[in-house]
Amino acid sequence: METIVDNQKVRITKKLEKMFAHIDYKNPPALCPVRDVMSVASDQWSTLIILWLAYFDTLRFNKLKKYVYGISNKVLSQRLKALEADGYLKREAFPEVPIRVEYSLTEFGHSYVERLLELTEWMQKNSPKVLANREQYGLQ
Amino acid sequence: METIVDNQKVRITKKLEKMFAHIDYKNPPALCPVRDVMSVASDQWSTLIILWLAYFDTLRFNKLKKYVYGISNKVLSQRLKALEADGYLKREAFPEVPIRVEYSLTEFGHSYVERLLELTEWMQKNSPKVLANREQYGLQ
DNA sequence: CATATTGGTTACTTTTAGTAACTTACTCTA
DNA sequence: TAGAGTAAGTTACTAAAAGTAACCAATATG
Repeated sequence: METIVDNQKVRITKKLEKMFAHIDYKNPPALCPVRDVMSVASDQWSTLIILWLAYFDTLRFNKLKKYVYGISNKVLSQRLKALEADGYLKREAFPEVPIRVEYSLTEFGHSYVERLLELTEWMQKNSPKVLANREQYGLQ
Repeated sequence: METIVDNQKVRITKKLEKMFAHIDYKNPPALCPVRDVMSVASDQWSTLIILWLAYFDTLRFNKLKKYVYGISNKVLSQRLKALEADGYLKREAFPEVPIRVEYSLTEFGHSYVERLLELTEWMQKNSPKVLANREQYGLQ
């Protein structure tokens, strides 16, 4: 049992090393691609947009807005553009009247969802614990 | 081979169902715990703070600030407080002169790192692709 | 001829983030 | 003994981002 836990620790340490060992914090890169990519894909609204698109396969602007409740037209529009630009989703416009626009994930977007779900699943499972922690902290 | 891919799809669909099936978008909850928890833990700066703490085990304020380069005192201080409140890390102050304060992950924080790393690893691996996508999109 | 529709955009306000100077309390140096 | 230095922040101010609500085009319907 101990060895399994230890193995996991070693695995995590290796991943962290791969991620950080090469970084010279005295000469930090002006533009870090990972941060840049993260800021689009891991944004809160983006996360919700991507997950709902994974769930429904295809959604139109106003439907998406209903599911990702609380988002404004402006921000939804901005996020969709950014996510399209980064290759997570595609936009298809049909020249009907009124216009119909369908959004759906690309293959790349689907591959991201696999990882993203691990995280949001964890969030869902642990949110009661976090809220309890937070309340306790507030009482101090 | 096909069945493996199919199995994965089924697994993802199940996860999505578990996450979304119960949500009535016509009566969205005013406060969604998952969103709330996500907004603290998945914030960009928080992510970097947590990962550096996972890498070094213990870091003091100013060291952390150097590794999480670009962050301001104000935001670092805010994030540390929020992450402490939510139970991801603990703060230990030693009454020396000048004061010494050490930050380190809790067990809960470490359990989060496991999931978080999956995501940031993916980001690191795929950031060139994203940047390429973005450039292509810009040319259109 | 007014109204409704979809998928946005625009101008304006509020919230959040970033910048840089300041604080506290003690120690070390000149 | 005045002056500088140090760690871990805080504070006042400015810039950027997000939220709000009204508006738009082009056409169909009542």
